[in-house]
Amino acid sequence: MQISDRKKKILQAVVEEYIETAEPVGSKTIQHKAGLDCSPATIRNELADLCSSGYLEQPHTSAGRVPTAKGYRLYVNELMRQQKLSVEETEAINASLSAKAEELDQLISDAGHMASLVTNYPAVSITSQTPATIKRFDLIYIDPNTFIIVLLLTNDTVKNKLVHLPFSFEESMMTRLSAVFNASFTGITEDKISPVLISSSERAVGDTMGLCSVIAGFAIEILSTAKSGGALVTGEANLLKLPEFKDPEKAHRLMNYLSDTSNLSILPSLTQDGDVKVLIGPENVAEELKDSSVVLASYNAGDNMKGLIGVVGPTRMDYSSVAAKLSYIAASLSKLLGGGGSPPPGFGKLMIKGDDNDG
Amino acid sequence: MQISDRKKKILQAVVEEYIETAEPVGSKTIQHKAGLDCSPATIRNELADLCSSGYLEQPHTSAGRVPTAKGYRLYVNELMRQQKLSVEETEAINASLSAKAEELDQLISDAGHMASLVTNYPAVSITSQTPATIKRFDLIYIDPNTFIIVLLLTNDTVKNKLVHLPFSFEESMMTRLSAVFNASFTGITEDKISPVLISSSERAVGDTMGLCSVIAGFAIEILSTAKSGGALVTGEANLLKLPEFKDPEKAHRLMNYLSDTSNLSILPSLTQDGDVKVLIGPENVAEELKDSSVVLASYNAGDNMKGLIGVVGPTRMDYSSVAAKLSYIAASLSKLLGGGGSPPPGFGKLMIKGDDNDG
DNA sequence: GTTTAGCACTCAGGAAGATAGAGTGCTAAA
DNA sequence: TTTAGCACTCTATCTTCCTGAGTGCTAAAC
Repeated sequence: MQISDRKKKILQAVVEEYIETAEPVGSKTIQHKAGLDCSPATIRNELADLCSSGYLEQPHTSAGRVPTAKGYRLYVNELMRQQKLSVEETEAINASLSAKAEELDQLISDAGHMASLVTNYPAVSITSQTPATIKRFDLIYIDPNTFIIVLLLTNDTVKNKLVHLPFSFEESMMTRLSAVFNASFTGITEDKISPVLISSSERAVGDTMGLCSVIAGFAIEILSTAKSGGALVTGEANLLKLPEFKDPEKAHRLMNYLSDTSNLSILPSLTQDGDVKVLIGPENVAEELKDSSVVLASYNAGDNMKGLIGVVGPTRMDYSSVAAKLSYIAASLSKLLGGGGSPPPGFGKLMIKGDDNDG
Repeated sequence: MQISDRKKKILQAVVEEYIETAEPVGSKTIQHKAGLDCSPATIRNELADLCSSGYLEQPHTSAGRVPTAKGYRLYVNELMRQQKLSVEETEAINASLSAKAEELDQLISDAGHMASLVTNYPAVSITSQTPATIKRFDLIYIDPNTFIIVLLLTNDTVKNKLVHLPFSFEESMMTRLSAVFNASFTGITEDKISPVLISSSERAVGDTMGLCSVIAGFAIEILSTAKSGGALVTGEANLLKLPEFKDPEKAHRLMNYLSDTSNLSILPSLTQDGDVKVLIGPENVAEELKDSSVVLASYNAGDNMKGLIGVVGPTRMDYSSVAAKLSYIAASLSKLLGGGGSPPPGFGKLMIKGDDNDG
């Protein structure tokens, strides 16, 4: 079905006005907003058409019009103006993101914060790693009861653990353990680490104290947790400012859904690198999101790692502005994380991909 | 001022009934609840007294009574029955906490989740570390362009970073760097790491490529971030179920306050190890918490590290149950983290204090 | 002196009705 | 095809009324 230009203009006016005011839009308002030189009566005729073709709807007879999901979709696909960020906005984002560029976890969480801050919607920040294996084992002997395990993974992240044992061992044991683990435990997936493999290693190094078990246990733990990425939600409080969530019941349902991060794990499958994806109302699979919209932007977080930032809000969302902002943040992240740009200059920041943690 | 036993009984009945129903409590209800063998009229006389001495108040003439902060305080200090957790509750907490005992960050965040889950209030989880210094440097040479920095801190946490440089260096350089850093950079605080110290190290090892700067930069970063602990808020959505937050405006104010974790950094100063602390309404310093209550429990997270879990809710909070639950969780954490108990048995879990991170 | 029954009084909250106003759809003329 | 005119619809708001829970006070009973 074809839609006349005038209808599109009208639809656009309805969407933009509704986004701003959250009130059904009447014919007179549209006339002003769209700057059309025809009377409200004419616009009413067009509105009736747009209603019957499903782009708009009326909360009740004799109310103004409200966009449907189909209406928003058309708007997003064809009518939405590409929005430019203001200099202040880009500068704020840049400053906030690059300040902490040394710490990846921090950076990703900051990106979520930032997304929520600039859009005024709850934001999600998700990372998903493709399965990694261990590239290298190092064992650092500290004292007769203590050593540190350092694992270098194929995705260039480093994991460590301090192990303190109630019995003592010799430094030479570390060297032997290193050799065996580097020989037998590198390049394999979690399920390949079997009790058989562990006991054969124990025999190989003469370990009667369970050192191999400790190290292997840590390896299993790392491999199993590394494959599931983390998700983070910030700024839920923003929902409560919106008129569509003045019913606490409704707000509660959505916030509850968002607070269970396992619900969010499907999102990464929906985006393609570099793209901004918009899911409007019923386009969402989850029942809890059927009358909300989600805007997602993915970024490249370096080797084998994909990141996603997104915001959740009512279908009446300022798609244009939100998309622009997320897109910018995602691009900045890709750049900062070396996924396609030059790293930021500065002291101690040269292509560094390590990590920090608290034990 | 002395309060008769009967008045105390009545106050207790009012508090407990109000906690349950969130409705002002009338004299008849109290008669039943407290099982007093006197008439409602008598109780009304007592209520009037309790009102004038400030333990109760009336939303309006001819409504029932509601406890004031002073009333809650008396209740918490003297009248509250020590509540025992059910076996299911303790088991649920134990299971959830020990399952992930290997990862400290995870454990702390789980504890927050758990606190929110069992109490149905938003929970905060805060850790504050007392300043640590670096105990030991290790540098692991990976290839001519790559090495890993491993720092062991005095509080027995381990930090690491993979550094990939655009120029190559020899393995022997690592050994020299290790020696210098272990000699000059251990045991000192962040502000002692001066450009002068760095350049003298560069001269000592013959570093013309800025390797010393990279390592020193990482050390500074670690020392400066390690001293500020992390805070985490979970379960904010729970607020919306409560009748006192049916006004979204009110809920928004509190959630906004909580979402800024820097607001929470004063909390640790309020508790003593092992104690459960209750702050009722206006006893809170922050304006935003003046009509909410906070219950805090601290735990010992091992060397030089103090942890705090707490929940935030309306003054009408089930103090007894919340205090019992938090206390139990805090005790479990202290135990798990080796701050005064035996570590849990099991594969790979022997007094381990390391950490894992994603870079 | 304390307790209690009786009673008039108060006040929040909900139901019912009245009103206003925004916006519509339709018809008939331009 | 557009537009002016007009009757109509429906929500939101305001007012009024009513109900019932709960009080405070008084005077009698214990």
